[in-house]
Amino acid sequence: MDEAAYLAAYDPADFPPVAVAVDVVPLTFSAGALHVLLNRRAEQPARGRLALPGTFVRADEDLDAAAQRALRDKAGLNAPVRQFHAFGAVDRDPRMRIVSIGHMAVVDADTIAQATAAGDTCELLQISGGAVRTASNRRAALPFDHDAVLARALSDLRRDLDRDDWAFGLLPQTFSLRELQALHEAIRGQSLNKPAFRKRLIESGRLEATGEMETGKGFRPAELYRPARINHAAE
Amino acid sequence: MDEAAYLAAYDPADFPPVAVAVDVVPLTFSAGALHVLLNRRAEQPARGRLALPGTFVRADEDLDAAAQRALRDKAGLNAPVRQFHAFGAVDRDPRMRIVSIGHMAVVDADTIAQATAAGDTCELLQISGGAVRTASNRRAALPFDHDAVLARALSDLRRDLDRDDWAFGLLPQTFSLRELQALHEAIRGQSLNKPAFRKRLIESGRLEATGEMETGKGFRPAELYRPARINHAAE
DNA sequence: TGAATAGTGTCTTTCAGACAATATTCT
DNA sequence: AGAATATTGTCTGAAAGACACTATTCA
Repeated sequence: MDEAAYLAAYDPADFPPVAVAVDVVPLTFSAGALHVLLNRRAEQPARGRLALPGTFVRADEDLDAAAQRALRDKAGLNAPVRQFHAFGAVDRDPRMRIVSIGHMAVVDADTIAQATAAGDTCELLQISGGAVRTASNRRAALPFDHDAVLARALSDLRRDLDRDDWAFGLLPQTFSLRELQALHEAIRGQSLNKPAFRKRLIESGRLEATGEMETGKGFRPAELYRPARINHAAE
Repeated sequence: MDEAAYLAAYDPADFPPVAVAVDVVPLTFSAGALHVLLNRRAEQPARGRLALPGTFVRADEDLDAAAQRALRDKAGLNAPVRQFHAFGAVDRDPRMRIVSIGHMAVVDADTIAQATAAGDTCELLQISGGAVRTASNRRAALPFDHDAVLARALSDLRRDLDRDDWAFGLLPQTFSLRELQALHEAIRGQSLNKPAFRKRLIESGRLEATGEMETGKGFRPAELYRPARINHAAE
């Protein structure tokens, strides 16, 4: 049997009973801390609990597209997404075997504030010490394996912090070096040296000065920067 | 409907028609270069061509277990595996929609030589310049999206080279610093400074001197090292 | 003027690269 | 002895941390 004949006779019903989903970790940075946007589940299982937005992957849809659709449908948000890990433990979902491809989404605080204001099914929770905190700073547990998914997202975000420009998405389009340093400190969980941080980031070529200044603060305004347009990966 | 009732009524036949597979990139290091073990496909599609070993994931099997089973069944090899990326483009397989979770496997050269000698369905091909080379050093193209899978495996291997001990698996249980340096140079694609490399690796605490010496070479024997048993991640 | 932060200069420490000198084994 | 590589020492330059000093804005 040649390949064409084989494919004509191939029956997709023979595929194994494993479903594919995506879960999205929508992150943002505000008030000096990372935050994650959680969705209150409308359906069983875990109905009424806060969880990461997710959805099943459609047959004609790429993984990233499914993640963006989940984000749009459950949080009314359009944001760039990036896959970081696949979660496939046999018992991770009570319904059936579901392999979920974990995606991160990065959003600036203003955009995410609009999304949370628009509907009441989403809540923005602070992340502290690698775990989600409620308003009273109590550790909140997520359903399914979503605590592990979030932890892995944060770990991979930290790993790639100095390797690419992905984390810039957590800030507004322009930002001061103080804000950028606060972001790096929140992600890495340690304070950084100011002159060294400034020199390193500016000389990395990943930033571009806008010439504009901060405004409205009660002290000397800082210059605003944006991610450099040029891709330095080609060097 | 409460959660228990919902789960009782849940019909797994409703899951979307997307299949889950694993593809394995079995890597080793010999003769100063990385090599990948490829499997000559016994079935359609791409029958007779060399491809990465892979298999569908069973409903009661974790992702890593599926990758190890593929390696065992198609290459007669037991080796540690590590997931690195999920590949899910809609048209990546001509049969149907298949999302494949890419896994790396690391094997030392002696073990992999036994596996290739045992059967004739596998071939060990050299990797050079990020692509597979035949014996005559010509660039060989792999079926499906396996060229992209391999490229991503190499890229992630390089990224994690100084972050964890995973790449030690590409060497025998004990090895000289010269062999380790050659491995790092092959993975990074650039030559390294010898004294700096030695100092950095020894002082990293990731290595343990065995006190044993190399033998059988026509020159001064080097001390043999092994990966340190202690996990330094807890510091 | 004072508070608060921006931005910079300098000193020190750490670490990698360059280069070379000495040590050890086998033929 | 000679070949080949192991191992170590020293010098140099680059980068980061510590600390402090000057600059700028608003109240």
